[in-house]
Amino acid sequence: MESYTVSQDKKGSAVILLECAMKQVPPRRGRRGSGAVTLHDVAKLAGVAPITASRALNKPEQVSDEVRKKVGEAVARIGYVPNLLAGGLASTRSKLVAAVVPTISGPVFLETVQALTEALAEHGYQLMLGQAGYVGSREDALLEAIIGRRPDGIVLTGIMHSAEGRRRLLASGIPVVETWDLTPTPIDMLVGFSHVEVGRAVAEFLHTKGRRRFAVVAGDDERATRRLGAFQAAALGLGLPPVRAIVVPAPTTLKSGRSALAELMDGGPKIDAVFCSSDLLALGVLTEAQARNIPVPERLAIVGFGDLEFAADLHPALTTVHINGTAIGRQAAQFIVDRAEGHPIGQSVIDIGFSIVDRQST
Amino acid sequence: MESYTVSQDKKGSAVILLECAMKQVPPRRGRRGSGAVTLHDVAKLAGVAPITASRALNKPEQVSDEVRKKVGEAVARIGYVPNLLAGGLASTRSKLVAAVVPTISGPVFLETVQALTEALAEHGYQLMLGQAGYVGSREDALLEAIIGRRPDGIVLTGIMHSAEGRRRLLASGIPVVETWDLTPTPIDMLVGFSHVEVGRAVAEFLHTKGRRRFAVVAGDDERATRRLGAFQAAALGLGLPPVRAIVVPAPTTLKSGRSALAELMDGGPKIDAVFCSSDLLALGVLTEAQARNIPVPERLAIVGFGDLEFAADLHPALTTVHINGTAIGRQAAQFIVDRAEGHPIGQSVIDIGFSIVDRQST
DNA sequence: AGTGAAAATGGTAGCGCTATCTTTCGGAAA
DNA sequence: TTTCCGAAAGATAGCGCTACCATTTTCACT
Repeated sequence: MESYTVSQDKKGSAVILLECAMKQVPPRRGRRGSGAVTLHDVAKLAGVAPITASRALNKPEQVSDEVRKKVGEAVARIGYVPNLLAGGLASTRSKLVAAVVPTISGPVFLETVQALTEALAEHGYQLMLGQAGYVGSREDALLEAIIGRRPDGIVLTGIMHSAEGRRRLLASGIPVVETWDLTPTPIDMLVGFSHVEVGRAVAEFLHTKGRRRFAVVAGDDERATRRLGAFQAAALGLGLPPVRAIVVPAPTTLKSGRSALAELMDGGPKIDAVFCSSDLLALGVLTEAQARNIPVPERLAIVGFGDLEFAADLHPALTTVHINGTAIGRQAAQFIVDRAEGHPIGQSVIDIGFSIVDRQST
Repeated sequence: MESYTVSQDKKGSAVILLECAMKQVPPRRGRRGSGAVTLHDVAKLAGVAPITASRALNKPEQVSDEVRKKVGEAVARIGYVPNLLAGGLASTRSKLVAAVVPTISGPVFLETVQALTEALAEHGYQLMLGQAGYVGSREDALLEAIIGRRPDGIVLTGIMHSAEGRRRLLASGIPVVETWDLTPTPIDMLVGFSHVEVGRAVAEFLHTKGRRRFAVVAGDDERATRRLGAFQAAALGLGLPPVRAIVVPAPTTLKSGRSALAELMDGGPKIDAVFCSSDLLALGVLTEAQARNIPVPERLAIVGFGDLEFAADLHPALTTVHINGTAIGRQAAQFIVDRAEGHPIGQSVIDIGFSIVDRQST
């Protein structure tokens, strides 16, 4: 009796849905369900089994032209949109990828996130964005929210994760791509570059340009600190005087760049070159220099980091470290898609490198 | 043979996970499933029925202290992370919210997206990000991907949607919040401001400041165009000469700001004020002015739009239109959460207003 | 025509969770 | 003591989809 009633319900509701699609009001008396059009409705309308309709949509090469056509028409007719939650649950492939950044407001990673979004979209994946905050406070809750959705991959960008976080990621079995860094012990896959190399290269670059008294303005995040350290060490190695460093809170801003240069000029040893940990900071330094009538590059050379879109068009154009953020994003997407589709991955750690773009500010 | 090998593999991997949890082999002979820890495992360990474990986690006030404690311990012990896909499917509440922006690279909406992410996270919702592109090309595919995930809400930011898109959104029954604009016929809920008012207010503001010969540099997106039109109309209404307009492609950049001012200076009538459709554009205009030794604000007044974080610290500090992007994001989140939780919504259209921040560039 | 393999389709059984209903049980009201 | 009520716990039945296996159809080749 019970099961009879239920099967009646089902039948009834299917009928109602179809009526709705064509003409009449759905009195939906059942309690569960969203009331939306389902694959069953499509199958019924197309006159095939649900599983066949599923195949027609997801593996079109496995069905006949006729079925494909009928199903396509049915879909268009009743406006069917597959429920990806259900599909993900059944197939354990959610077609979702999570990206974690410290904060979306820092423009540095935007290019990467954008490339990631686009590259993933091409393969039918969607990006879910999480902000960890530079302080790593909510990291735990965030990880829970992410892993709970069973994404097909996780892209970590510009964040340092706790040991506990690493463990949870590992335990989840979800493919992970770390980006924007080259760590000695990657969780899984990695595409980045060496911050130590950057620091060193910039020091040598400025030295080659004839500069001798360096300063650094850097955000207090882990990577900037690493660049800073390498820069200082390299300067020392070149026989230069100790490099004065101003550390400002991340995320970096034009404002902190201005006040950093002010601090640098208002006391302490003279300097002739500043390496900034972001282009925004560099713009701040440049602005302050202009406000103080310090000619750039004559009396002060400025090097930024990131090569944001505006860097080339400043006056003077900003010399900066260029990171191909788009390539990072695309490669990260590639890693995850390959892994999800079961393709073999050649190299799981990629050094994308960097370049110093020599413009007018040095 | 093939399938035997596969199921062997799976068995192996499941063994590892559970051994890690306690000790013994779960004979998992089936082929499906992710092999992850499920609510059943928690329930078994805690010695209660699965449904009780579910309640202990989601409606803790409905179970006894004892059960809550046992379940909590079991969760911690085996590292259970709820599968939100399954939960969403069963409850038709996905705890996911989708946000659509033209492109993440335009810094204008970042503040809104950030506020949205944070406000939603506080209520246990996660943000899914989609980029529609300024051209509205992939809008259809994007909508499909979004609706398919049955989010609890959709936030549209800075995009103009096709009639077809509107229809699909409406048909999906998902709560929609449009932002950054005041449209006469909102799809559902809305939090924004009037671009027409902005254009008018800036024209009046510049007029009050004694400026008489205006120009506009604007991106070619719909809203900037609306501000432009209102600005021109208001200038005309004030008895001023026709306003020359340079339209540049969106997303706007410092570079197009520079070349726009160059174009303005290299021919045509003299001007004494420029209204730019973004702060980045304004920075470009300012940069070009400096490169040409045009004193700002003495000979040229510049007004931006957006009040990005750097605007206040430029030299000269930029006069600009401030939009409280954070408030927009928070209000949008509030709308969606209220709707999802079934709370009544008072006002479904909110004008957040704007203000002109009078700084040194005018 | 006969055979087997591949192609096309369908049936069944869940994926992991929660809405709904039912049962159990302690204790306040009668 | 009996009755009743609400709180706590459990049983049942899917949510909408796809993996896996079974069946049917097609067709190249003997």
